[in-house]
Amino acid sequence: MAQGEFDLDFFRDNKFIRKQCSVCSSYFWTSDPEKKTCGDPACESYSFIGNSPVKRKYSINEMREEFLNFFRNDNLKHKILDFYPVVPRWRDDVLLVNASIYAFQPQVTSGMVPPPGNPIAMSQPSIRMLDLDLVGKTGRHLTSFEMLCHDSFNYEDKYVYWKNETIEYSYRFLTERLGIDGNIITYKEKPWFGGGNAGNAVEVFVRGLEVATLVFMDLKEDPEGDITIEGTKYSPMPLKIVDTGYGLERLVWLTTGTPTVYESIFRAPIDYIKANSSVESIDDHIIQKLSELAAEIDPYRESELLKQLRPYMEENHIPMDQEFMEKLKKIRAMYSLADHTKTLLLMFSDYVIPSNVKVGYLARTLIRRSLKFIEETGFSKDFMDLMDFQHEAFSPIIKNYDRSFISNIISIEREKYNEITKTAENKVKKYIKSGKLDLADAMTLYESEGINEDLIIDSYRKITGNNLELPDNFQEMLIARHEKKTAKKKRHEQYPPVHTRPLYYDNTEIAEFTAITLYSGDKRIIPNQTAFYPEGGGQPCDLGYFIANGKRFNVTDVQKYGDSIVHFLDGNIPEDARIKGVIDYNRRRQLMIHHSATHLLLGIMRKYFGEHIWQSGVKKDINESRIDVTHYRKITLEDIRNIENMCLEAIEQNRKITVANISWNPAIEKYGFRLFEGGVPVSSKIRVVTIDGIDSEGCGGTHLKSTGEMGFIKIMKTETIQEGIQRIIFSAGPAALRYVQLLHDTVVNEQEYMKVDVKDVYGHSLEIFHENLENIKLIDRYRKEKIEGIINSNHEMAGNIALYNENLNRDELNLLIQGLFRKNAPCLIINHGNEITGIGIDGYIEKLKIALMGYGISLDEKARNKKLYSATSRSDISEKLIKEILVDATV
RNA sequence: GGGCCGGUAGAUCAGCGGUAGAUCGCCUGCUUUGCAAGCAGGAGGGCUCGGGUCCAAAUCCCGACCGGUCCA
Repeated sequence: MAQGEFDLDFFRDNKFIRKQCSVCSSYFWTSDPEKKTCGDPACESYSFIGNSPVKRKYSINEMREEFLNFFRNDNLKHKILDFYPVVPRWRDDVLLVNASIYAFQPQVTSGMVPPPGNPIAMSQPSIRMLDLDLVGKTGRHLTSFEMLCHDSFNYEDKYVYWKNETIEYSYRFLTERLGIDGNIITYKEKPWFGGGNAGNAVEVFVRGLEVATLVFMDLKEDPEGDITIEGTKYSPMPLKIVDTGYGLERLVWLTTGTPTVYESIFRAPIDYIKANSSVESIDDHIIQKLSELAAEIDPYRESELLKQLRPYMEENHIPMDQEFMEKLKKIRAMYSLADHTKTLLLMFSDYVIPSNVKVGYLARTLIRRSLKFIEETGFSKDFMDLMDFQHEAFSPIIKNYDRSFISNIISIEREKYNEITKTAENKVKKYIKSGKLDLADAMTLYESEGINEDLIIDSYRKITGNNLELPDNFQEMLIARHEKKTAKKKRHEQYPPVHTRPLYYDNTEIAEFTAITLYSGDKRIIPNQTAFYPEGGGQPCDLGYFIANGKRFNVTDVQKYGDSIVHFLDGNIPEDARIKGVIDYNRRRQLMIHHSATHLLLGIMRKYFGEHIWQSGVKKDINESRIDVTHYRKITLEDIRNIENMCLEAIEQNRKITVANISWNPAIEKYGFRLFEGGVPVSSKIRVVTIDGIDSEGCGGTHLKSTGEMGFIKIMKTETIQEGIQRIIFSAGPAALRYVQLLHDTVVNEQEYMKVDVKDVYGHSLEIFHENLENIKLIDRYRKEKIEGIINSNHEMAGNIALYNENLNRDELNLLIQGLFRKNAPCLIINHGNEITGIGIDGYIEKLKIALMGYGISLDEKARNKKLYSATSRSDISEKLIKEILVDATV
């Protein structure tokens, strides 16, 4: 980093000097002339535990208010924003909000949409699952935290504030508001990059604890750029963003000086768990020592931590025996339980549904771990009791506490988890060979059956009575097992930057229009305007034709590229041609019906099932359409009926369907993030489609004017496409009628054929089905009896070879062969006079063939192995002849 | 989105090319009887579905469907 990047007035005025850390060689700024290290715990360890530099202790809520009030005040004039959800529905590149800046990516950071205020400050709940297994162990790791931020957006024509002011604000907050001595605050320089952006940054340390990172983002990833950081090229961006992040929990911890961050922020939940479990305390000094050691060991290693703890324990004459390790394990489990349940509350507030994919998987991981920690701590209350308690402690950041939703989810998840625990032993047993369990098999158990390390070890001990050791890096080995997957690249077609005016929005009833071709390529054109709807938002494109020079060209596909709408044809039309377009309006009409019906169905299902219903995919078509929604149970026939009825009610009410173009910030304020259910628009305005009183969504599709035009909605089928996601296949309008007519025809045909009442068709066909099964069984039994009879009756012998001359069908012949197999005596069957099957007569076959050849009979071999010989001939073979030959051969 | 595992009796599973099995549960009888139980007998499956290979498929191959699980 260049020397001058942080050569700021603020540092000069406050007598800060730039130094180089004696341990890590990083540059840092301090006002303490004696200071030698940068403040990073890896360089100087914590010195705030039991020794807080802040006069009073803050709670989470107090600290949040202190920070926001500071930036709200008259001088600083930051707009205080409400926090964003932890599930980022406004973007599809990440699963969870990881930092406050996620709220503004990519729409604001790219410059397309103005920020909701400038400058702004807020406290953003964030979830980081990356260091999940360190939670509870290091004393500082959390899966969720609040990131306090004060951000400014500097445009080319509008300067707000940059480095000098940012650092000054941070300094003033820490010294004026928290009363921290300016001499113990250090600013460490550090380049920053992430999410396609980069810039300079400083990390703020107080007594070995990193309390904030101040990022000055002014670069964007650009293959043509001439600034290179860590091998990636960047170029300056016109929008320069101050992105700060203060760890709320870290600040609180700094003021309390507790042995770990957990006591400081989960005080009440921890007391509650302690009071209702078998967790016993360990001396605070030991916990403090562990936190300090863990801060220095980077990256964290459990064995190293315990090794470094040993001298301290010996000094204080405390045995590090099994009893101590058990106690420590329980305390760590308690910390983790407090952490995980809070994170789950945040997820459930946004209606995350546990599943085996995406964010649902992260939720499931937290639930399973929580259940494990409940066992380990011997926590005696119900899961929901703890959730209630946590909700009380964190109510300011929990928008929705849908207790029945959460309780349903937890009981479903607990059942699955118990199932695994119950069957684990059996599963492990399967893989144990001569008392040993291979490492590879242990991995398979983990990956395929979901049996965790502890459970594998426990089960192994129960089965064999021996101890099993799994390597420390078991998890790493699992990861190494998988090959890196190759990223697929999306190819973009290049077209000249011409603009096509869409006519389908102004008036959805336009079926004919005239236009001029602005561009002409290989069987494709871009006109100046069009009524053809291009594929998008799950709605297929319109079809139809163009007339140019009196000739007709059929439209095969319509796609949107930027502002150009490309029409693919079955012929070539030159540029600058006057053309007439005609769309297949019946098709369009049905697509519009299905599109509006999709919105209606979604709104109704949300009313029926609850707020956890989110759209996760749609596809419209002519005969049927489908919508995928997040739901944790199978949809029953009763659900279907109720939903259909509710839809019909809304259709009969003939509710208005309206479209409005609204700017981002007001739109989000008014409708929330539900707007993005169908995807995130790439434009500065959002086209909001509203079914009055039912549903509002951002949508680029063509819609009906009111619900009455749908006629009715019929759900045809529902299926689980993956855990937590249900697919509903339905039709509406004429397509729905066609479907019902098809069902009607089918049942009526069946009814006429069976000569029963329509309502008895099902029962009757079931009866027939069972009758048929009985008959099959009966025939089978007779067949067996018949074959038994043949086997047990007298038959010709050729030497030691038994001869059978029969007229059997395939099934019977097979039964005979199988029966004779069991007798294990050589035999030969002649079937229908020309098919011979021999069992155990391998040695005589060559002789048999040659002898038959002498009589002008050639064999067509079908199967031949040690056990069985099968062949057919064109002419009849008499039993007598076979017998003669075989007697000859066996002599 | 990718990988792995699985679908056989009401439940848990075995069988992994040659007539569908065990245990628990259920039914009947006996013995015993405070309960748990013991003994004898019995009912209950066409092996998720569809193709293919084979003389022969629950078993091998392919494909659907359903479930489980791990990782992005």
